[in-house]
Amino acid sequence: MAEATERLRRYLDDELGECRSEDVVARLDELGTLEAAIGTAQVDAELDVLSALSNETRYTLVRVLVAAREELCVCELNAVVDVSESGLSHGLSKLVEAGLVDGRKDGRWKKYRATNRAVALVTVLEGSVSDE
Amino acid sequence: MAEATERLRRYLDDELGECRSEDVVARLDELGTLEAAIGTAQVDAELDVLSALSNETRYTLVRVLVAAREELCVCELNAVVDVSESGLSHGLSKLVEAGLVDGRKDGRWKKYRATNRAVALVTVLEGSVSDE
DNA sequence: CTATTAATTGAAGATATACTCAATTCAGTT
DNA sequence: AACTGAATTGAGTATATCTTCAATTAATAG
Repeated sequence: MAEATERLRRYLDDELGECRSEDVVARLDELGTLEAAIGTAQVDAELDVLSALSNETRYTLVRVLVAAREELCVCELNAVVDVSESGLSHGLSKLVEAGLVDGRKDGRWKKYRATNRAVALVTVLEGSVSDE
Repeated sequence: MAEATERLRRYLDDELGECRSEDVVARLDELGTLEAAIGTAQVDAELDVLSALSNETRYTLVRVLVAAREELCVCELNAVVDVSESGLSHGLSKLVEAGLVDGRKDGRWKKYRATNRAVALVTVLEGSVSDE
């Protein structure tokens, strides 16, 4: 830590032309403020969403549900991804936790649909990554 | 696979009131179309972006760089995350690969800034997850 | 009530990911 | 040219994640 602070001091010295201890403290404070402006709970929630999406099986499910624009039965989704029925169920469960899909029981069948959150994220990702 | 197709047949039978082999084939085709509309290369690229973001260290880096609205030196970022200098470098490297940050060498210092892609994704995530 | 089917759950093994340490590269300095 | 400091790279290990199997729950049919 002392090591890293020393380096920051040298950097600020380069940038500002001079650097006193209080300049280092001030910069560390600014960086801390940037970080703190983002609540920990908020970041954790966002990371849950990202973790849920960052898997081929689950991301495919989300993309198909978004493209479908309607609810699909588990038995239909089974044809879409290449995992066991159990794996599919685990995946859907994680997506529900992350608020990316909603599930509804209909008789002996269970149907899932994409949430607005899923639509928003897929749309932005699609748009952002297509213009490589 | 035969097992799953049988289940789909029973489902369609429930939904449509009747179900012939051709109905199952038609439905499988529809599902396949939904999936195919999304190119494999495109999905892979999107998954790279998601994988890069779905890690506390890297997501923190991205959020701080987006919040900063300017480039930051590695020596400054070091104060923001809780990993070794090497870990920080590995993280930044993965973010560059995913097109989420750009790096620039400035004398003996190296500076990183968030890309438009990073700004877009953080903005949507923030907005989507805040209204839990 | 028993049997069957849809779907989920928990446990366990296989794989992938993240982090650290040591060595290296690249610039600037002496 | 040798030295110092900034940052990266590669290897190794510890941890986390994904998927499957087996058992279970929930609903309908006979």
